[in-house]
Amino acid sequence: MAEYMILTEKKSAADNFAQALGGMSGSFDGHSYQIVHAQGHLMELAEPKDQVSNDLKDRYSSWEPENMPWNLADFSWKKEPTKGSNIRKLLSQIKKVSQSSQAIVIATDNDPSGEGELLAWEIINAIGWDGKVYREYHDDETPKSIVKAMRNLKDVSDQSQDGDYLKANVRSKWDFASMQLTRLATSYIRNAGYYVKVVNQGRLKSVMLSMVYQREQAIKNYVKKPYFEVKFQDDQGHVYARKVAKDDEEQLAKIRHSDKAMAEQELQQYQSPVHVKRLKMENKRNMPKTLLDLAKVDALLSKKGYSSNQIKNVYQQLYEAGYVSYPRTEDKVITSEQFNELVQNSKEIALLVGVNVKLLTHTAPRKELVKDSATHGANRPGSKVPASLDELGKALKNKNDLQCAKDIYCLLGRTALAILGEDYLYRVVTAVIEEYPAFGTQYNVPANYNYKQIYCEGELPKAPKPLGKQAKSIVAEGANPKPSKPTKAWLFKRLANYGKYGIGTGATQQSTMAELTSAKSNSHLLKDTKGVLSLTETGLMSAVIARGTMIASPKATEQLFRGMDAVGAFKLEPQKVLNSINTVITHDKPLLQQNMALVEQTIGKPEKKQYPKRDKVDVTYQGKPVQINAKWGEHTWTQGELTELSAGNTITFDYKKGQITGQLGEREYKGHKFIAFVPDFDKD
DNA sequence: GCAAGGTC
Repeated sequence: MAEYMILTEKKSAADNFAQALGGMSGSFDGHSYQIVHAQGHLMELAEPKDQVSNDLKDRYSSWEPENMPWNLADFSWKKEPTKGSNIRKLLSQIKKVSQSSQAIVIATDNDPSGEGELLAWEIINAIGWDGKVYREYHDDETPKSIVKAMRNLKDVSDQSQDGDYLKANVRSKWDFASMQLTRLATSYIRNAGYYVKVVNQGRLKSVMLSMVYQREQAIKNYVKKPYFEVKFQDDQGHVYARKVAKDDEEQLAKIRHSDKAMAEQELQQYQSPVHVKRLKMENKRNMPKTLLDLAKVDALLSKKGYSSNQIKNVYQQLYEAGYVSYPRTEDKVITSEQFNELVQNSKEIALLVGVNVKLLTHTAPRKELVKDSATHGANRPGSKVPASLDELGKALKNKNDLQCAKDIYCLLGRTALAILGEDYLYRVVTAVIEEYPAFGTQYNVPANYNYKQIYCEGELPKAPKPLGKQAKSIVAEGANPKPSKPTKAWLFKRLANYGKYGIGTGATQQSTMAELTSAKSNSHLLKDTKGVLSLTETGLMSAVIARGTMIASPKATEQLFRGMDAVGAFKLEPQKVLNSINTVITHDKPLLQQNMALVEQTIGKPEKKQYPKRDKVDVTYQGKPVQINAKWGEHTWTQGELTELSAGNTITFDYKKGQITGQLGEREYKGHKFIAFVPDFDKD
């Protein structure tokens, strides 16, 4: 009979605990122990109909609006093992080990949301344990931290007094109850005659869609408002303007003329040419802040055309093989042990990812990047360094993922090594027009790129020309800026920075993005074109029907999380926080119904469109005769092109203002596969 | 079929 059964969140954590304590079982500080591990959540809430009494099953199976809002008092909040091959086996193993233990130690990940406590208690309740339960709080998974945490156990045997569990538990019920909004939106849209799979709504999904929708609308409604402003330009091209805060409408109105003639009139007030006067030249430095979270990795690699799904899967496989660190970390920094490992491996990694080892001179940890506490540490190369980039292929199920794996490794390698580079040094030059000192300019001159030569997002900053001596007055034309297209990077950043809490963790954002952008998913609501997002038709319906709702507002998460904080501190009953979802449903249901008018306005009436039959021509694809459309857009295939395509060759033809290159390939539309001309810009 | 949160 061991004194403790130590329950970790996942296998890798169990391995680290074993390392720290001297084996998967044994004795530590005079306490005997056995280590077991979960695999994330092993339990999840049962389907709504399986949580209510028999007479209510029909009502809670239904997606029809008349059956909502739900009465949450009808729910038993029963949990079931998650679907997965080895879940039940894991549970019974844990149960068996617990039966030969005197107490359970919760050793799951220690993060402020309480998710670790929740998944531990789900298991403890599922195995029917009612003995002693302790919690340990490790800052990271180094032996030192684990040993220290295991010497400071807290008795949490009464789960109703474990604030971290209570808050995470109410979060999970709240989110579960929010699925009513998906049922409502789906039913309203289907009942109106549109064909859709599911019109998803949720406090993360709805916000993501709403943000993309609003940006698409802003681009559509953008009206260019040109203005004309008097500035000076020197003989080297530097422009001197009056400095006004972006939101100071009054001052802006004074210097920006909507009428060009007015600006030209103002121009007459100034003598020209005039003289340039350099005010100062300051030396400045920036230190590397390059470690990435998963969302950022996704956003950066999207530009190369990889899907969120591919990045998620390939990254996971590299992690399981030890080539990269734990993907779903929330850490933005690393510990000194993790830093030392990076320093030790730095030369090998540098050779692999093409970094000059002479740049890796900053081997003293910077206090902003290397801290005492970081469970997994920020994303970086793993402990195992491959002998070559091709070796990464050994970790992959699908060899077609090799280039993606190499790109992930190189990005992680470069961003991690950059923290071993010296600060970027540059000079800030400030100058004004001597005769009119209100007109000024400022620019940076790189002095030493240092860490930026190891990793730099985008292009290295270039040195502008030196200041000129003389400047002439000009009328410069400008305009209100057009909103840029919604990208993954833009969306992730907005989600992370919203309010006090942000919305979703980096890992959840990334996996939700993978779900929403995957054509195979039931929730294919976003299209991803090299990181640029657009709404699919269902995505557009989902965003439009949710206009003005609470679920599509980031405030829903903010309120929920504020409530969770209060629950964790025993200042608020969990029931009160859970009830707030009723307010959301009651508020949003009539809005969803009203917004159907907007859906019809946006999408058009749900009529079955009659597509004109298209002319077909015969070609050969991989030796088999097939038919393709006789036209591609407005281009009709010539006999020569058809011969080339049939031979499996790539062809190029003029189209509108440019050229199109491509060949025959497989395409899929609404589950139906066929052969068609595939332009190179469309290839996966 | 649905959420969001873990995990592989």
